Amino acid sequence: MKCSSYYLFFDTISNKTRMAIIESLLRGPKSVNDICGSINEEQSKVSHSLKRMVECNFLDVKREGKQRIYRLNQETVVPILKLVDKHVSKFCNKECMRK
Amino acid sequence: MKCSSYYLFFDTISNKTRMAIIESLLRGPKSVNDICGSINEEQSKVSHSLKRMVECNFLDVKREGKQRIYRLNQETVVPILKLVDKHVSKFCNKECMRK
DNA sequence: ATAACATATGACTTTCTATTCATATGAAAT
DNA sequence: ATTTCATATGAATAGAAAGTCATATGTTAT
Repeated sequence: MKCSSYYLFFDTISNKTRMAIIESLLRGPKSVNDICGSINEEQSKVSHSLKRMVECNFLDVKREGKQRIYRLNQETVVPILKLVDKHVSKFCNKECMRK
Repeated sequence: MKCSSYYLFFDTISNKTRMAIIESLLRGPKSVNDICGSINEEQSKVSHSLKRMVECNFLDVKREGKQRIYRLNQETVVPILKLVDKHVSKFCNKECMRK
């Protein structure tokens, strides 16, 4: 394993806004505005985040009229989240959850 | 899945120094000085990173004389890295690797 | 008790990164 | 062609996190 190449992956996912977007998209594909509504964040902020997540192939986009529909990469992102979930629930206590 | 709680996990792992430490510890437990040598970083920098990684249970420590031996949490961290490896090799091209 | 070695820690500074804001692009409707 | 709606983007700023340095703590040896 050449971990150095994982850096960008983790760097992209380690952000509250982007994590909220992932959480929202776990419930299904959404347009930018729908994401904004569901996580209560401003449009340009969300767009900047989305761009970065697409670059890393966390998400893909399709155009639909004026809208762009973003969808989670189910194949790899979801299984990784499940493992992290396991780690967090098994090893992380309250202090670990600060911030 | 409550992704919001994953934030600290990813935030801790998304750092070049800490990733280098993980990479080094994949090859077996090491003392602080050994880690410093293997990744060519300064001691206090490494210690600060180690502290944070222990808080998240990425690592554990045992004392051995004057030294402290750090060891990777094999149970969850290693499988996660493997999945990320899969994602990176399948979905991430060169541009994705910038920085 | 003191010295030497290994590691940890606090405070300051610097470096990054996210957010914000203003504006651009692009598609559909009139 | 112009307006409206949806989204993207560039540049500037603000904020956070990392690195640095000086020093503290703790362990072993003498």
